Amino acid sequence: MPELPEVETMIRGIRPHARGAEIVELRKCRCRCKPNKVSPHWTQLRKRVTGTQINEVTRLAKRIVFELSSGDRLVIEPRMTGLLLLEDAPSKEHLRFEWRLAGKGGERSIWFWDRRGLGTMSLYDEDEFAVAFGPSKIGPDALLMTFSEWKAACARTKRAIKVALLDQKMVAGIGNLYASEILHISGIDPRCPANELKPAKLLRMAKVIVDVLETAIRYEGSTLGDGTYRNALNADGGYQNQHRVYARDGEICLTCKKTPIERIVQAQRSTFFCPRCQRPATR
DNA sequence: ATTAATGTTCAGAA
DNA sequence: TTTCTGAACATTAA
Repeated sequence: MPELPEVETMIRGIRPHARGAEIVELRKCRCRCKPNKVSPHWTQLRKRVTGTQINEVTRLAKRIVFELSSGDRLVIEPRMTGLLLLEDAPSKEHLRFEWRLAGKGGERSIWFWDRRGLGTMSLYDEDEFAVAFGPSKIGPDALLMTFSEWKAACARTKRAIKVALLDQKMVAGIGNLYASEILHISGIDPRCPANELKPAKLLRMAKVIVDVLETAIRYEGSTLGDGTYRNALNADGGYQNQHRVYARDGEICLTCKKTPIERIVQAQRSTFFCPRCQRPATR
């Protein structure tokens, strides 16, 4: 599910081993699944990547970026079930790619594991990268967004605030799980039109966004029931134990201790909220 | 045995 | 222009 905290956890785990290392080989693991989407074509991508150094590993919203010594950037999009790992893996059969690296500490591999196979890998030169992820394509990172950017973005749309939160052009990095958590802690009804939220609510929400995501990073992300998400060492995250509404429908709200959490569907995705604690627009 | 649901993104239609 | 729908894929629960 990698959302911002999970991807941040991945790059923190990978970085010390990848930074400064040379990509000796990039190979496809042999698994029976349909191959992940790669661009440009595999042979070309592999050729351009092999022999370069990884200067830095960074996070771009929910994507991982390898900044290469060639100036190219290799962008990995985990989508629903993708993971970067240093060792092990939840299962052998969904290993997709291996980078064999040579660094100061000797040889080491990084693996891309992806059960559903919706993840992608793309290589961009500097110009292509700037175009693909320019401001018209992706909004400010959720951890760096200013309040005025947030206020302006909300004023611009009448979509439900939950749906708007998932729009990566509004704010980049928040996904379905953290959207529900953020709205609960902010005390906002997920169905409320974004442009009807009063400035005080928006300010509160802007603070909660950063607070929830930073806290989740400290816990190394959320590992859900199916155990798909793991950190770089194939261990569980811990933030799932802090969830107040996500996947808790039918259970009593932890905040008011009275009302059961409800599940509704918005934009074909589940939203979880407490109808008592999360009220519409007011104030 | 079907069907619906699962963390994301994007093309194409309304 | 903005917003909505469905598809990409594999697996599990109902």
